[in-house]
Amino acid sequence: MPVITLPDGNKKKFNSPVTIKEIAASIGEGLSKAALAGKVDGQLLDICIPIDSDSNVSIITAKDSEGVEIIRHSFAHLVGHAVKQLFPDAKMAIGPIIENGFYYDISYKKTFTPDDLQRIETRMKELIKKDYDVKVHRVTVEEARNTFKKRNEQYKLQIVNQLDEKEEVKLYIHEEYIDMCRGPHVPNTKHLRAFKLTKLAGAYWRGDSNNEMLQRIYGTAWGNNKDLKDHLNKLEDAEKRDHRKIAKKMDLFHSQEEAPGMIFWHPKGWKIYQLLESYIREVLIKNGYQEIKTPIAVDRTLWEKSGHWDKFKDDMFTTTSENREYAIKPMNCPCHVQIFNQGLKSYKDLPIRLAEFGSCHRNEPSGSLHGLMRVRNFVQDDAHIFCKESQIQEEVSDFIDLVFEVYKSFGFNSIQIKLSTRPEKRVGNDEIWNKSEKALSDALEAKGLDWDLLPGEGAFYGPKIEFSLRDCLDRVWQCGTIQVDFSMPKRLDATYIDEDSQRKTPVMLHRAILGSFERFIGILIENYEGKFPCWIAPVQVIVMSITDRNSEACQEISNQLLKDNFRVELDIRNEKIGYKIREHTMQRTPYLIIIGDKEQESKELSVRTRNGRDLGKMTYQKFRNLLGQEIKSKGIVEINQATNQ
RNA sequence: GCCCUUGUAGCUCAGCGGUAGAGCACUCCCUUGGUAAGGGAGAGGUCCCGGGUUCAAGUCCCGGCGAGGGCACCA
Repeated sequence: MPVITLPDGNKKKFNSPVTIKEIAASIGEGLSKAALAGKVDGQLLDICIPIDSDSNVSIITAKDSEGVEIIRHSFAHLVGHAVKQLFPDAKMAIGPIIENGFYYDISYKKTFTPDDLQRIETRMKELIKKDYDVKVHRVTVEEARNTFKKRNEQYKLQIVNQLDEKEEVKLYIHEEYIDMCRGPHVPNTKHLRAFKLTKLAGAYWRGDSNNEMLQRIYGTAWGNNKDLKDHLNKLEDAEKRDHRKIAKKMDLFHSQEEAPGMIFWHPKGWKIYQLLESYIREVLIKNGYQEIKTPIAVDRTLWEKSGHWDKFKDDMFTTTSENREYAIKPMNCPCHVQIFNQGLKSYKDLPIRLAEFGSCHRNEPSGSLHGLMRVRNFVQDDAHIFCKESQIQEEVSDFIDLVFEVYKSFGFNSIQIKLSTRPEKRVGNDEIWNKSEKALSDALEAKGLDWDLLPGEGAFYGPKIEFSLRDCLDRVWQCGTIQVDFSMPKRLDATYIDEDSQRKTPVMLHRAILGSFERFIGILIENYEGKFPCWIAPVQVIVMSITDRNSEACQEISNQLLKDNFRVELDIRNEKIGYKIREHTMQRTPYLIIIGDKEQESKELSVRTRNGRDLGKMTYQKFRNLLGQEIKSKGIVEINQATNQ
């Protein structure tokens, strides 16, 4: 005699065990038709499974985010149904949901072609049209094992064999196809409408590169066609933000076969880089850092001492000279310790903050290279803080503030923060780890920040906080970081004289705000879609003539702007003004100045923005002041807004 | 590193066994035009590299290298 409590507080009494489907029907026919699953005391359940005790129940439809997830999961099964019809020998591995969709990993003797993908999608559509019922069988582990044995599904078998023998297994029956899942799933394929298979890829079984590679079919799926369309449009727009494409159009950098993963910076790209560097340099000086510069190639003995040779030899580029072997530095820290080690340090000197825009090389796997985001040669805005244990907390706290200050000036508001703690293989005792992990988490907590814990992901020498940003396709890239290190100072014999006259080993904090200039600029390009705010735009103003008569006046204004320290270019080509406007707008130059006879007459400038706004005429003085303000405010005040008033 | 896709003019791409194409950009000429492409002419290619099949190879096959998407990796 279950009593069912609905989300609105209404209670319904049933005389016998009742299914979600029946509950939905008791509310209304429309809901009954739309019901995908139920949430029973917080647990998602298939609509055909009877409930026999008093419960809180809500009906899940395609309008709920959980409903969309169920739909995505069922689409994965549908891939299985279609694939097994087209390729009966294929072995199904796993088919989970992911953000915006799902995938299915499959083993098959032949590799699927894009044509096959199309065929699978077509077959899926045919199956959907049949509006067939998806049935659930609740079985024992043993029964599930027999089912997949019979069906020769060795991957499913492996999964079954890992289950607790007492567990109940749900088999979902899609006509002749059977899949296994926690569920719930849609009760009928009529709920599966809005989807698209998006790509084929390789993926290791169980995510382990020692295992065989399976073929992964990716798809996106939604509760309705509008959402699907919106998503596909969003992807298309995101592709236009791709930093590699924008950089080519704006002539910022390139890379070529002879130097994979290394960047040839062109004048405009390098200008952005330099502006970013001087901004960070300014920030560092204000915050008590001292800038240094250390060698790029260092004898292997130092890397042996630091532990790099042992652990990261394969990831380092090496070179030889006169019987000596050198490694090109993958990190700056060992070199920074060398500078710390020069001269005797007192506890009164600490903390010492040594910063370097150090060029590092890491021989990253070829498959991981990605535009500016993952390169083999990059420059970190790196620094190492040598301090006493008692100073860790404050240094970490100050650093977090600094990261937020800098990120804010670029308009980043969704920063992912992660705390990675002690890994299996580590140095240092538990007491030290407890202390350093606590220092980091306390600092995060004290600021009331949201952060995720990544257990076991810390560096071997200490835990770390990571600050990550997303690119246009929502891929997450680690940028800033701060890491506590009790080990390297000791390995490299760093010491200071403490109050008690004893030599002690300092703690070393590795930290970077941007991470690498390369990656950060990549993120910036995508974040701004190439429309850099004036303070960091490679060209701030273009001065354009209407006819040849205006060339000289343009030249004069351009010279004046140069003298006033603006980044300006001149366009006095024999082209129509519409042509020039189009070109420089596409080049994303923030301000376009037009000088024709009228302007020469009135001694004014016509100003237009890259966003297509005509700001009208203004005097040189006014433009200069407004632009100066905009630059000074790092884009918070724009001429755009200023002229609105 | 692994799997799939891919590499043709400066850029974006078409051509997919039979004498290398388009648009834009470039050069020259005409045009001096007021807020997102004025007109004409011309120049421009070891079709990524190396093998093979064929009377004949950008085109088909094999091997390198690079790039793109995933997976793995990311001190």
